[in-house]
Amino acid sequence: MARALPRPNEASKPAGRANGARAVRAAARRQAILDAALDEFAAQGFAATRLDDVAKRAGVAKGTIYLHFRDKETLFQEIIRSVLSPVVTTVESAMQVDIPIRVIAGQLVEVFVREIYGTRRKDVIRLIISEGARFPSIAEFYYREVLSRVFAALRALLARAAARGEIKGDALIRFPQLMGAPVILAVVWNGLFDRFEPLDVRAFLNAHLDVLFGPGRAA
Amino acid sequence: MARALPRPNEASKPAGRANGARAVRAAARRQAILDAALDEFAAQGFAATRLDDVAKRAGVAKGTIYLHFRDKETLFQEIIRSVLSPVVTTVESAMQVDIPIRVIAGQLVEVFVREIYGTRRKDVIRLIISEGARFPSIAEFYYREVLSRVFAALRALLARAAARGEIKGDALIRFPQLMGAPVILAVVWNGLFDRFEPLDVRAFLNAHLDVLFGPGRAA
Amino acid sequence: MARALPRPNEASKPAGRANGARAVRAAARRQAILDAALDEFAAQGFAATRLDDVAKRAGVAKGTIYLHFRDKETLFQEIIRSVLSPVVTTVESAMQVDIPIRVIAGQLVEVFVREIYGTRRKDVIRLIISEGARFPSIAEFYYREVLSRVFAALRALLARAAARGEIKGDALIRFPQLMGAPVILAVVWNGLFDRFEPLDVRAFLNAHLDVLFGPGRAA
Amino acid sequence: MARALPRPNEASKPAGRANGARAVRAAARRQAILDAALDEFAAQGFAATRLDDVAKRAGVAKGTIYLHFRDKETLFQEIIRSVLSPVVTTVESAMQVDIPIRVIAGQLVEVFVREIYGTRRKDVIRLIISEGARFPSIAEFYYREVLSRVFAALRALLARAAARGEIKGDALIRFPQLMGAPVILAVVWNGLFDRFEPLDVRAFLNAHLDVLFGPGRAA
DNA sequence: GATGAATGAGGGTTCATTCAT
DNA sequence: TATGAATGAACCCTCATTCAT
Repeated sequence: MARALPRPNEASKPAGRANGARAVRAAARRQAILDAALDEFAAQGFAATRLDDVAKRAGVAKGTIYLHFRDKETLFQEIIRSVLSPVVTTVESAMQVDIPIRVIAGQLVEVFVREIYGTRRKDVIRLIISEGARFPSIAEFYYREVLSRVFAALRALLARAAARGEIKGDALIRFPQLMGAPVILAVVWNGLFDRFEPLDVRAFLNAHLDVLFGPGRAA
Repeated sequence: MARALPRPNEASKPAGRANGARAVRAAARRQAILDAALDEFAAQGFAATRLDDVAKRAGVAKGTIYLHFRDKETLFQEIIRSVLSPVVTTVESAMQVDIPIRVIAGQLVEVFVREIYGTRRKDVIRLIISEGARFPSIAEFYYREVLSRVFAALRALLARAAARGEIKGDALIRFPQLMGAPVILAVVWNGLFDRFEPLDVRAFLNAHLDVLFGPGRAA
Repeated sequence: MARALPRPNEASKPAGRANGARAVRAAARRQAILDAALDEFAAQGFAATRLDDVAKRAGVAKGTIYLHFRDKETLFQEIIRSVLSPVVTTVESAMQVDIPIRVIAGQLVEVFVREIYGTRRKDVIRLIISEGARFPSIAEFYYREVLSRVFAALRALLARAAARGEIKGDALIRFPQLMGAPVILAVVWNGLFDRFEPLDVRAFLNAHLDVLFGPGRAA
Repeated sequence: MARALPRPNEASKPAGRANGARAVRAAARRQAILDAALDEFAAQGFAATRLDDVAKRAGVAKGTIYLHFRDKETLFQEIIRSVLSPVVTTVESAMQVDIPIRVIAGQLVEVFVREIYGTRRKDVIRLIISEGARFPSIAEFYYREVLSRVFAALRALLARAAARGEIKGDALIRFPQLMGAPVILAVVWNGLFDRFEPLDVRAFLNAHLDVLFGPGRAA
C-alpha cells in the first residue's frame, strides 16, 4: 500500500511552543489512522470495513480512533474531504495560464498521473464513485469543493481556446465533462480490469488529447 | 424504481411437463427476488443491504431467498451476471453491420440510452463499478463475458472504419476504451451529481461522437 | 428467585385458531424473557444488567430478545408497566366497599402481603424507586396509572371514613401518603436490611393500622 | 445543585507541618471530587455515572481521581460513608434529652428538613436506597453506623415515653421503624413524583407526628 | 503531584443463515 | 415448498483504568 502522499500544505496543528512533542505525536497518530482507514476503506468499502482492522493497521488500540474521530462515518468523510482538496488549487492554477489548451491539457495529464493516479488519491476518487451515493453530503461536498471549481476554470479555459480557434465544434463547450471522462474510466479500469488488461494511463490520456485537439508530439 | 426489464431470452428453468404451474410460480418468485435485490443493492450497496429488506420488497419470507440462492453473495453475483449479458449480443450485432462507424456509433448511443440508461441495467453497471473490486469473480466474469466480447467487436469495427478512412489518428485504435469513457462518466454522474447538475445523456454521448468523428446531423 | 406471578388477567395474545402452537410458544418465550429480565434488573439495576445474562437466564439467544423488545430500555419499561397494573383494580375495588376503613385497611394489608410483597411485584416497586428518577416516563406512567388512581380511591375512602367519625384529625385527609409510607419502608427495608434484622411485614403494617385507627383484633 | 454541606467535623488530613499548603490543596481537590461525584451519582446512579463527567465537574483530570480513590466503587462508598455519619450524633443527642417525645420528634423533623432534606444528604439516602442492594458493604455500613445507632437511641426514647404514658399502644415499641417510614417516603417521593404533585415535607412529617402522638400546636 | 492520551475488555445491537413447522 | 422465529457471531462504540510525560 502506498504510504505517503505528497502533501504541499503541511503545517496542520499549531503545536504551540510548550508540549509540541505531544501535539506532534497526536498529529502523527491521527495521520496514521487516516492512512490506515483509507487503505481499509479502499479495499473493503465503507460498510465492510472494520474499525478493528483500521486500528490494527494503524498500530493503535480501537478506542484511540475515537479520540480523533467521532465515529466511523466521520472518519470516512474526513478522509474524503481532506485528501482531494489540495490538488484542486494546482489544477485551477494550471488552467489559468494563457497558453494553448493543448499544452495545458498535457500538463493536466501529468498532474493527474503524478498527483492522483500515482498516489492514494486515486483510491479516494474510487471511494467517492463507490460510496458517494450513500453519503449525500460527500457527493455534495465533492461537487461544491472540487467539481464546480474545476469546471469553472475549465469553462474559462475552453472559452479562451475557442476564441483562439483551438477547438473545432461546440461539443466540448457544451459538455466539458468530455474532457474528464477518460480520467474516470482510468480510475475505474484500474480498480477492476488492470489485472486482465493493464492500461497505460498516461498514454491513454494523451491519446484522448490527440482525439480532442489533434495529435501532439510527445506521448 | 423501474420494475421491468426487456428480457429477450426468457426461458430459464425448463418447467418440466407436469406441474408447470409450480415451476412458473417458482420462476416468478425467483425473479421477484432478483428484482427486489437489485433495487436494494443499487440503493445501499452490497454490504449494507439487508436480506430482510430484499425479502420484504419481493413479498416473500426471508427463508425463501435461500431456496433460490445459496447466500447473499450468490444472489448478488446472479444479478450482476444475468442482467447485462442480454445486451451484449445486441451490441455485437450492431457493430458487425457494414456501414459507416459514425452511423453505428449513433445506433449504439440509442441502444445504450434505451436498453441500459433507461433501465435498471444502469444500476448494475454502477454496482460493478462500486463493488467489482471486492468481488474478483464478478470483475472477471464481466471482463470475460461483456468487455472482451464488446472490445473484440469494437476492434473489428474500428479496423474497418480505419480502412475506410473514417478515423484520423491511431488513438482510437490503440485505446478503444476512449469510445466508452463517456458512458462510464454518464453512469457515475447520474448516481452522484444529477441532482446538482443534470446531464442530458443522449446529447452528451452524441457530442462525444461529434468529437470523435466530426459533427453528425442529429443531436 | 420467585418464578411465577399470580396473573389474574390471562389471555394475552389472541392466538387465533390455526398456528396457536406457535403463538403460544412465542408468548411463553416472551414471558420467559420478561421473567429473566426482572430477575436481573432487580438484582443488578438497569445499567448494570447485561442482556447476555438475561438471555442466558431465559434460555434463549441474545438476538431473540430483540424479536420481542425493541431495546433494553423498552424491555425494562415493559416490565415496569405490565407487572403492577393488574393489582391496581384489586386495590381500587377493595377501597370502594362501604365498610369501616379499619377493615378495608386490614384487607389491603393482606392484598399487599399476598399480591406484592410475596411476589416479584415487590422487585418492581423497588425498581421504580431505584431507577424511576432516570426514566421520567416510568415515573410518569406509574404516577398516572397507579398512584393517582389509588390516591383517588383512597381519598374517597378517607372522606367516607371521616364522615363516619372513624378518623380523628385531618392529618390523613391532608396527607393520604401517610397510609402508604410503611409500605415503601417495608420494600426498602426488605431489599437492604432484612439480612441484619428481618421485618415481619404483615405485623408491621398492622401495627401501623393500630396507630392510625386504634388497635384492631388481629395481628 | 446544592454545593455546600454544613460540615462540622472539618480537619480531615493532618496536613503535617511543612508544606501544609500542598496538603490543603490536596484536601480541597479531594473534596471537589467527592462533591462532583455525589452530584453525578445522584443524577445517574452508580453504573451510569462516568468518571469523565465527575472529573470535568470537579475541574480535575480523570487520572487525578485515582490519586485520591482506588477506583470508582471506592469513591462511591467513600461518599456514602462520609456524608451521613455527621448527622447521626446530632440525632442521637436530640433523642437523649429528657423532654416529651412529641417535642423531640418535632425537633427531629426540623433537623431532617434542615440537615438532610435541604442538603445533598437527601441524595445520599436516595443512593443508599437505590444502590444499597448492589453494595452489601454499604448496606451493612449504613445499618451498623447509622440505623442501629439511631434505633438504639430511638428505642430508649420510646421506652421513656411509654413509661411517661405518652404513647398509647405498643405498636411503636414493637416497630420503631414506623417513626421513620414517612421520611423514606418523603425522600422517594421527592425523587419521583414532586414534579407531578409536590409534597410539603415539613407539614407532611408534622402531620405524621399528629397521628402518632395527637395534634401538636404549630407546624 | 497532575495530566489526559491510550488502552482494550465489554455490552448493546444487527443480520446472515438455519431449521422446525 | 414456504415461512419466520431463533440463533450467535460480529461490530460499533463506551468507559474504567493505566502510565508516560
